[in-house]
Amino acid sequence: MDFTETSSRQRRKEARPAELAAAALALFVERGFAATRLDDVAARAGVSKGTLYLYFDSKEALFRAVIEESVLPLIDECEARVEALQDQPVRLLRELLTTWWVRFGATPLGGTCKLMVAEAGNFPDVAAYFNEAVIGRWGALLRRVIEAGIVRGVFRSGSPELLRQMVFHPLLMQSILQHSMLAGPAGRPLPEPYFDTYFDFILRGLGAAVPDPS
Amino acid sequence: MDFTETSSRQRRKEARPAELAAAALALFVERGFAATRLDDVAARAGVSKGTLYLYFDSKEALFRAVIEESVLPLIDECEARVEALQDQPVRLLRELLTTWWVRFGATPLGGTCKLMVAEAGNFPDVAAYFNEAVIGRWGALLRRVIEAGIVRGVFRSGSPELLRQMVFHPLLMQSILQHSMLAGPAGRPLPEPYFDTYFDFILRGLGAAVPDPS
Amino acid sequence: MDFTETSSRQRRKEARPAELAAAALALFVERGFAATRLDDVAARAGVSKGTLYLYFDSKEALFRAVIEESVLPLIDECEARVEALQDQPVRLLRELLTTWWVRFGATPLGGTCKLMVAEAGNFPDVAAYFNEAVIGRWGALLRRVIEAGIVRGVFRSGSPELLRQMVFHPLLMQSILQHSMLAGPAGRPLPEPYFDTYFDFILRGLGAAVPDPS
Amino acid sequence: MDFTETSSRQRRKEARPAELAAAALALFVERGFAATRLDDVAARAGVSKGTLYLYFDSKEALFRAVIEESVLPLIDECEARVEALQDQPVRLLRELLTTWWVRFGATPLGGTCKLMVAEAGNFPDVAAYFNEAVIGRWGALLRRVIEAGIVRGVFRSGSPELLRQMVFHPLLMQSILQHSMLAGPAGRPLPEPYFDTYFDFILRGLGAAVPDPS
DNA sequence: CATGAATGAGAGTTCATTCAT
DNA sequence: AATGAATGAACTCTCATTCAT
Repeated sequence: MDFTETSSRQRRKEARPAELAAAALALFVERGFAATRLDDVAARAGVSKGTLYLYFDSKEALFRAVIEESVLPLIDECEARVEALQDQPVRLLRELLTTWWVRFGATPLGGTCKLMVAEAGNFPDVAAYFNEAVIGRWGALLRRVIEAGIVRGVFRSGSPELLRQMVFHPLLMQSILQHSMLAGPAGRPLPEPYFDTYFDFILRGLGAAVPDPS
Repeated sequence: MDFTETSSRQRRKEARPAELAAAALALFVERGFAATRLDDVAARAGVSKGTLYLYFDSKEALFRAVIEESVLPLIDECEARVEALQDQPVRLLRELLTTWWVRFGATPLGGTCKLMVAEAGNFPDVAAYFNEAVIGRWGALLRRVIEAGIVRGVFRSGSPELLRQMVFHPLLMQSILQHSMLAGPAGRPLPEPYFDTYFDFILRGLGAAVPDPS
Repeated sequence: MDFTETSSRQRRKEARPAELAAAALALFVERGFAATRLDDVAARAGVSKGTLYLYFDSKEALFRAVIEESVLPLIDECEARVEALQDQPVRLLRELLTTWWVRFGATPLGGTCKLMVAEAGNFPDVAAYFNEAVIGRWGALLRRVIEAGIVRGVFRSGSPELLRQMVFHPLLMQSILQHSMLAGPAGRPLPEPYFDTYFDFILRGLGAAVPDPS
Repeated sequence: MDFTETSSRQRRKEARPAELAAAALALFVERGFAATRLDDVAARAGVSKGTLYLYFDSKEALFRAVIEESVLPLIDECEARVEALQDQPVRLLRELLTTWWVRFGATPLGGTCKLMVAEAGNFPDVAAYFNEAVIGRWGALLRRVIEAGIVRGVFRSGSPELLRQMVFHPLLMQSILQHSMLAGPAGRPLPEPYFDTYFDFILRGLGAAVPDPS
């Protein structure tokens, strides 16, 4: 008998917290923390309300878990790419921003940004954590790329932090809007030429030579 | 005898709705709709809870009033400026965006943007109204300026709607952040050179000739 | 100058309590004591809410006044008739019951019966008063008539109190129903032959010789 | 193993709605709908306030349930008796009215009549339902008996509907009074010879030959 | 582990009552 | 005398949390 095998029940059991957190994320993003009922979270996850308390001590703990789970996955990978491509800032920037959008901003996980914006006032410590772990590391990454570009003379000079905001905030705003005002049943897709215009705009804004689109 | 005289009580009564809405706005922005207790709104406005119901039918009506009151003030004025300065797109753009920030984005009223982003899911009809009355008119204004710039050859060509987002979203994101994660007791001020960098960035992004800062 | 003349204002002032009580009666009967708002009473009487408190100390005082005012008017008159017609029990009974219906049971004042039935549990002392002053005196009157009839051999013998109930309760029930389930906008009128059937029934019930209707 | 066994919890759960409705009925009858607090209903039923909402959506729903539950039990049985005894109208009438009193009018359930009289103005649709389901069917039953008696020549001729009122209203009025003005801690019992006098009275009123009580 | 009936503190709302005008 | 804006206690209803099963 192989004791490393996991029964379907066990697999289920291990996956539970993530399933519950996913259900909670969707509802927290849609309605906000206070307006989300644990009944609905449980229903969406297909369990009873009491089950939630087997995995999370309280509604607030569930909220923290939702935020924390959204944090890790992407950044290590991106940091590796930055190491590898440090001499091609334009390419690197495109790649990072595209990756962020495709793998985070446009996914349910991207909803955490809207959620944290909305709940920062009620959970200052969670917001601080989010700021550090997500915004901070990710922002540092972008700043490094921009700095590298400046050093290499590819981008114009300027405050890397401010330039980072100019570069990133249109995309972040877009993600937030897609999870609030523009939220459709299936998540409205971005208009086709969005990324063309976006990269063209920020590269111009950074003073980079813009490749002729022809 | 002066028949226009108003008793202090009357003066108070006329000012009440605005006072209440201001108190509500502050708390809605800080905590969100559901997490704000009417007790606290009343306390902040210095009245009893029952008084709220003399002026607003329900918590939801108060929310609507808060949003609706934030809508009007600025736009007519801005539209007039657009008429007057149509031949100077760069100056017009700087003026509009500066005005928006100083008179709206950086004020408590600017909190409505964060608030609507957070509550759009719970109040789709209010969000639709806000979209039309605020985002829509203001967005149309910016688009017109950008189009005028393109027509005049001052700005590069492109989708006016997408360019409007590129231009406006950094500032909007900044306003939202100042009302959430960056909210300090007195509203953290923007770092000094923010606007220099911002205008430089977006004008480059629009392909405008950027005046040498030296 | 004639100091006995009363200004229209004064006349109004003296009539006020009765006007207010009439408005209150109508609403108390329609909705019950607890479900009637003083706002509505005031509105129906055409005065402001505060004015009510110039004439009545509290909602409960208003309720008591409403009941008390309905008590007096009729009974003295009826008692006089009983004295005068003591030797004609059948005629007297018809007259009393008809008078009660026309001057009380079918009028707004008759609503007090329904009202007291509904509120007896909440105002035991008022109910006791009503019982004594209205039901009691009126009941005694009817009992005397019935007793007189028995003594004269016109009615069969039996408990005068129980016979009084048999005689009076169909009419009382009718009045109560007209002020509740059967209450129409204009007060549904009794079906035409009601009184024919009614008197025929109770006189038979009392063992009186019923005149041939032909 | 007996799969039909029910845990004590389950048994409780199934009985709950009826327990709650019984508690509510008692208080509604005693105080009226508006003056009854759900706290008190819950306390009387030995549960917490929130529990009420597990079984009834609102106070109004509880009211409706109370009325609806009082409707069914008796009438089917009575209808069967009417079929069986159609040729003995006098005996049938006595039986029906006695049954109504013993099994309904004198029990807590009989309080619904007083309750509906009191609340008809506030719940016209419930009143309409009550009228149809209770008053209507029961009234039709009595009318049929009276008609049968008239056809057989046992009762004098006349409008069955009006005669039904004459016959039934003294008893109904008695029930209502026992649940309001005459309500004692244990429900005052009727005076001993009430039913003798009552049947004697209505049978005479109907023109039936009254058996010599001697 | 999982359930869901039960809880009770807390929020929105109403309305009798007060009092400055 | 009359008003009606303001109050705050009390009510209905909600929902995070608990715990017997």
